[in-house]
Amino acid sequence: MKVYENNGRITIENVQGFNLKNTFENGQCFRWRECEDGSYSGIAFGKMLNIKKVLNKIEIYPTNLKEYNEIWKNYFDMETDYQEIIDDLKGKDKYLDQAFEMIDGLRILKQEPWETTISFIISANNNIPRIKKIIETISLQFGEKTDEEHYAFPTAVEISEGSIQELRECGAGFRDKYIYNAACKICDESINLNDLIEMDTNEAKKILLNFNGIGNKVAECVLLFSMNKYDVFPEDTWVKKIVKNLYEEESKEFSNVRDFFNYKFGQYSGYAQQVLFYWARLTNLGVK
DNA sequence: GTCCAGGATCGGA
DNA sequence: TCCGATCATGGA
Repeated sequence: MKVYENNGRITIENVQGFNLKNTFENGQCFRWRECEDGSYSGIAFGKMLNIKKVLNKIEIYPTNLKEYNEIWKNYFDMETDYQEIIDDLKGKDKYLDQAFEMIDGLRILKQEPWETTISFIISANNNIPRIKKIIETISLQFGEKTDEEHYAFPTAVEISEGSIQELRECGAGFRDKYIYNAACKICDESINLNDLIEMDTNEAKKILLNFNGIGNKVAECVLLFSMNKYDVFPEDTWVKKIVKNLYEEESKEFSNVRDFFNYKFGQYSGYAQQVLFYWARLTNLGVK
C-alpha cells in the first residue's frame, strides 16, 4: 500500500478489500452519498470528503498527508487486514459463506462515538432513509458549516443549547427528548465518549446503557461502529428474522442469540453480523 | 385504511 | 423476569 499527496488529493495504491458501496451502504453510517461518477461524498470529523476508487487505487480529496494520517487512515480502518478476518470466518457457516460471495470489501468504519451514539438513538423503530434525513436536518439546524453546502454533525454543546421542540421539528419524533437528554448528560457530567474506546466491551456498554434511549441493540451498534468492539452482535429486526428463518434448529440449545453467534463466529462476530445483515436485506434472506 | 422501520421504555402480571 | 402497549413519522 503506497500513499502519496498531490494537489490536495491523497492517492492510495494497491488497496485490497475496499468496496465503496458495500462499505457506505450497509447501514453502519448515514452521511455518505453516492455521486454520479460512482465516488462517495460524506462528512466526518467536521470535514466534507470525497472518496473514489479506480481499479485498486483509492483517491480522497480535499485533504493532505498530515490529515490523512491523523484522521482518514483510522476512519477508513486502513491498517486492518480484512482478508485475515474473512479467512477466519469462512467455512464456519453456509449462509455467511453465501453472503461473502455477494459482499466483498465491506469495511467497518471507525466513526465518531458521539455522532454514532445519536445516530443510533435515532435509529430506534425507524428506517434507514428517514434516519439519514433526520441526521441531515439536525446537522443543518445545529451544526457548523463546513463549506458552501455542508454542515458538520453538531457537538453535544450545540445540541444542548437548542431545545427538545427544535429536535422534534427536525423530524426526530419521540426520540427528541432522548437526543436532548444525551447532549445535556454529556455536558453536565463532562463525559467524553472517546474514552470508551479504551475500555473493555462490558465496561463501555454499561456507560452507554445509562443514557435514555439506549438499550442493548443501540449500545452494541455504537460499540461496533465507533469503539472498535468487534465481539458484539447487534440484534435488530433483520438479525431476528435471520435467526428465525435460517438458524432456528441450530440456535435452539443456546439461551440467547448473542451466545449462539459468539459461539458460532468467535472474535469477529461483529463483522459477521454486519455482512449477514446487509446480505439479508439485499437478498431478502437469501431468497433472491 | 394497515403495516413496518437497524427499539426502548413503561406498567402490570 | 417477561409481556404487551405505546411512542412520531413517512413510505409502501
